[in-house]
Amino acid sequence: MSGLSQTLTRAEQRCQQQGGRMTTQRKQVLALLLSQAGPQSAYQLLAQFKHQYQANAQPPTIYRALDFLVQQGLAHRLSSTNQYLACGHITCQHDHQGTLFLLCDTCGGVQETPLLKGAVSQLQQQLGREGFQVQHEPLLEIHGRCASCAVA
Amino acid sequence: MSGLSQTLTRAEQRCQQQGGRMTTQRKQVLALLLSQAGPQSAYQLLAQFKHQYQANAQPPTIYRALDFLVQQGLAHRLSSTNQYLACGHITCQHDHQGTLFLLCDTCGGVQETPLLKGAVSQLQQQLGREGFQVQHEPLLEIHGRCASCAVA
DNA sequence: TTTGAAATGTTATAACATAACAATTTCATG
DNA sequence: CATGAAATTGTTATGTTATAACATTTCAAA
Ligand SMILES: [Zn+2]
Ligand SMILES: [Zn+2]
Ligand SMILES: [Zn+2]
Ligand SMILES: [Zn+2]
Repeated sequence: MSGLSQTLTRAEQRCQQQGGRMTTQRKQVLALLLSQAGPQSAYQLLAQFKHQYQANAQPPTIYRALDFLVQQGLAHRLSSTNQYLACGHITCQHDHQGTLFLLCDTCGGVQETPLLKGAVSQLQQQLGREGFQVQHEPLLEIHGRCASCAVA
Repeated sequence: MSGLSQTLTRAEQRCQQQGGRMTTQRKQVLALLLSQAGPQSAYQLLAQFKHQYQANAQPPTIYRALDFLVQQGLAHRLSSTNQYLACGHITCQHDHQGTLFLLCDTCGGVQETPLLKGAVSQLQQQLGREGFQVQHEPLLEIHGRCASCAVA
């Protein structure tokens, strides 16, 4: 568990490697994502951004920053809930071949885990069977109930 | 490949078995879904519905019908594209344990296939490891390029 | 220091979805 | 058949998510 500033530094390094420019604004949005436990909507982020950084900010400001962060692999978009979160693997190697998001419908939390090799190869088998070519790492979202919520 | 009316009849049977009421309106929306090759947005469906069935229909009409059809397992919602399509397995047994949607980013088409046992069990392993309990069949959406588009 | 690409600011609007309440239909029961 | 509760549909309004379009500023390379 690295601290926030360490993570931001690491994120900046990743951007440089990938030819992305980590501006102040983008870093602020990433910091907002990192400072929250769970995933957030773009408009929730906008509200926080206005409160903490720039009172007159507009939606495009947030959406542009999020698009950039997603492109750089520093954040993810959850399409099943229209939410965004910081990648849970900014400070580790993150060289997996797909990501599995476990979305708890009870508490709203998300667990991000790399897709295990076995699952990847099974899915690849299915894709090959259909002649389907994947361009980006698949992001799979599964809804259910997390371990904490299952206890209660 | 069953005909449209056969499929609608089968859908009606499924509703009865499951305690759902297949009304005229709902059948009309399902017919629209079935008459199209690819997935469609709710507002595209609304436009067609207005044109073919009821000129003054409003969004809730379509969304309610879609909600019903999805509940009954006769249609699916693609959360990554905000689109809807008829289930490709209305006339077959459809007792699979999950569905994989292959979304072609080039032509916009979708291939719906049951998740193979191997993939299901690999995913279950990962879920178990996290103590995560799934409530409904997972619907997985993977983007890429379909076989037809790969040729061109 | 020019200069052009990238980023940001700003206004407006498009696209997706649901809340709330009224009216109607359905259907089991008396 | 009468009738009332539940489900469906009609209708208006609004909430939520996302982007188009164009002006302005920033920034790094030539
Ligand atoms: Zn990640
Ligand atoms: Zn939970
Ligand atoms: Zn299906
Ligand atoms: Zn295609």
